[in-house]
Amino acid sequence: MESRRVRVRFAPSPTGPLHMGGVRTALFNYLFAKKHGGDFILRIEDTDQTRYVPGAEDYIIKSLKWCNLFFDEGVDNGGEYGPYRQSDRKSIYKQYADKLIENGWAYYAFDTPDELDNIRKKNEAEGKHNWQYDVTSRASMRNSLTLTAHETQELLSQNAQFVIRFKFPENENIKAIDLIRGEVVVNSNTLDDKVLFKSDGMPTYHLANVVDDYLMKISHVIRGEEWLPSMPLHVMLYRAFGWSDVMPQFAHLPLLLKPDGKGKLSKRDGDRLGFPVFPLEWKSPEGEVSSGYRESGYFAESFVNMIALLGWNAGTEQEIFTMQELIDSFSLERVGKSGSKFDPEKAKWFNQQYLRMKTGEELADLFMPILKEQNINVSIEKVVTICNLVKERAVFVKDLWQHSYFFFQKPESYDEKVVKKRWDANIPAILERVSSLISEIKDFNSETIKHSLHEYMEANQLNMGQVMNCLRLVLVGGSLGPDIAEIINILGKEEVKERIFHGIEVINKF
RNA sequence: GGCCCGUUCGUCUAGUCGGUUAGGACGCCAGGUUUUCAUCCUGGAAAUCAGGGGUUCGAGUCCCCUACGGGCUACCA
Repeated sequence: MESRRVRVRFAPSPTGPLHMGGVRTALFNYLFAKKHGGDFILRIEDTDQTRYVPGAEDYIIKSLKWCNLFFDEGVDNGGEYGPYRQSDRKSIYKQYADKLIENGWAYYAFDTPDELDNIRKKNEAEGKHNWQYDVTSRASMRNSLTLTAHETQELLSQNAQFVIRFKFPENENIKAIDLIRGEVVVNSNTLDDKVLFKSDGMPTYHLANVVDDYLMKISHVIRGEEWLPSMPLHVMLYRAFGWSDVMPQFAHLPLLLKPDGKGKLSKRDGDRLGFPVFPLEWKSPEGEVSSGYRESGYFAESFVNMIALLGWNAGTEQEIFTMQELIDSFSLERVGKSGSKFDPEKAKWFNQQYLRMKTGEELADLFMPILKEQNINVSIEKVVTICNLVKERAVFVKDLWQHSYFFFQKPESYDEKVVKKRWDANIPAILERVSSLISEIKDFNSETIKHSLHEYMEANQLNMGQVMNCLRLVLVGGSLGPDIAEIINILGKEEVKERIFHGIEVINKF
């Protein structure tokens, strides 16, 4: 069994954008496949044609690519087990449903949705909230179990609407192994006879999923915990088909929960709480826009790293992982059992760590477009220097601006609090002297500038705190920014001189 | 309601074979460095391991019960 090639699939349904919980499921599948040298497959589960959302499939593919999750086989790159879209596989499912009818594991049911609805309503009115089409109730329904063979054939030949339901055996404890939780036992009497094949000619998820996993030689099914209740059905389907010996192993991942309150994370939570739930921005066909991690300024590596640690950890204190490190250290054994609330603050911290690891060159490339937008013309070399100087202060690339704008534009105002605290009648003369001192420096760099400044202050026994802050004030407009000598070095002699004199002029009028 | 799963600092979690001052991270608070801001460093508060019973010399770790939370309960996935 263990010698079987590892083949896992991510099988989303294109009913809307994929949210971060779905991305995490895809990620864990990918990590597991790569860890074991296996295949990662994308299968689109679009058996419900009424829920099809245009653009969703494309969105899913783009999102996973952004996350650097690449498929070995799938709907967009093919493979020898295709097609990989269930609507394109429509013709193969009916024969499998028929096979189950033949061997007694399934039956035709002719009850209409309306009839079933009425029965449920009637039961509910009597306070019975648990009516289901199951081992007891099926005896009183209209199906091939209660009708004669002749009547059934008659109905079928008249093209009567029907579904095919799974026939659970009576009172059997169905055992199924979940790789994360261990053995789960459910009695068949509590399960309902799930529809396997719908009256519209399409299989339901349950049938399609099992048939496709079998046909595609899937070795492990790694999916969200919301599927745990249907694991017994799936296990029984493998048995009914006679495929138990090649049944995949199951692992149900704990859910991602809302950061506040309760319940699983949903599409609506993001913009309600001010953080993205989607990898990429999504525009619904109706025009509704939901924000994405990418557009919010998150690096793909940071996003992936963060979601990897939601429900899984390496058992070490390492928190920053490259994709390769995730692959190397991943194991289902180390996936937790309980749901995780997502913390937007920690997400920011991850991004900050990744931003810091970028080189000045990488950041400058990302920052340049933002500068262009502001109509700022500056050499890439200079931007590289500036990025290196301020990158520790930013969480997102876009933050670079608020930490460096003064390199690109003269102060438009001066912080009054600083003026009040530091400025006095002696300052203008001192700053003018500083200005000429700076213009006299021969070997102009931050070290010589710093040296020159200190020498002057000490020689004249000036109040460092006061003078330095005033110098900073006229250069950047307030009490902010990196080392003053670095600022002077980047601005250059001329610009420094201009800013000093302009500052003195304006502040003297205060 | 029924079935299933879960429960360690506010949050993510370590603790997987019973013996730990229950560790780390985010966030928070304080001090320090930085003449500024941010960073950084140091320190701190923060979990009676959901509660109660067992088993045991000894339980966060094993068993049972309860509570709470979550998922599922469609001709949706």
